Amino acid sequence: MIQYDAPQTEEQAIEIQTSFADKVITSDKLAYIDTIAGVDVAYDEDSNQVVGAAVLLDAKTLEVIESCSVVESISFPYIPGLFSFREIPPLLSAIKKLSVTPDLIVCDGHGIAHPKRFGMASHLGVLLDIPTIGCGKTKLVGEYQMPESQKGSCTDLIDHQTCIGKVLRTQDGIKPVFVSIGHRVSIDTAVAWIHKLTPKYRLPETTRQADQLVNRSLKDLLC
DNA sequence: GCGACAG
DNA sequence: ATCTTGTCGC
Repeated sequence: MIQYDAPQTEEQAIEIQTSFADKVITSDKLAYIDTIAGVDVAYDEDSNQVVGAAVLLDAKTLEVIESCSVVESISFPYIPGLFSFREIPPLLSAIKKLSVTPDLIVCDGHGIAHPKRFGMASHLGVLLDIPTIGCGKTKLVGEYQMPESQKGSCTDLIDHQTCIGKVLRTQDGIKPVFVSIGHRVSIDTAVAWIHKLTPKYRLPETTRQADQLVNRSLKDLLC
């Protein structure tokens, strides 16, 4: 795994982004997918603590096989564009606690649909050298046309005349999600997996399970 | 100057 | 992210 000293300033974080952005692989470089991990973080600003969690799902049944969570101190402020530096420390800790290395990781945030083409999913993927997909709830950059209301409809997310992701309707008449390449996954494969992971709800099952876990853990932590 | 701005 | 109950609808 790639290591670096945690940035202490915005400038240092930007340097890391710039030097790592060209390591992102935007084509399929993945083996057979047996397990998919979902990750998320919850905050308690009062105690300056964060809960990071990783849930492992069976790729075929979407059942949860394993859950791990960690508690750490908040180490970086929230700055749009540098968001990954805030969440990556607890996410790495949680993923390392899993008994197996996931074949794919779905992130709650963007991959290359980012001003520097190095969002949270790409950052995590490059550090671990594991295939990742970014699936955000709102856009960070780019322009798009709203996709048709039927589930499965999608349009391009464009930035500087380049397609950086897809706006995908995961349920009929429900607000779409923003899918982008994280690392070692093509955009078509990314969209196909998000489609498989959303049989019933707007967000991928991975994200939903990870979200529930961090919120349960945070609640337990405060009691 | 003003609006936008992943979680 | 988080503050936050009930309520309308399938």
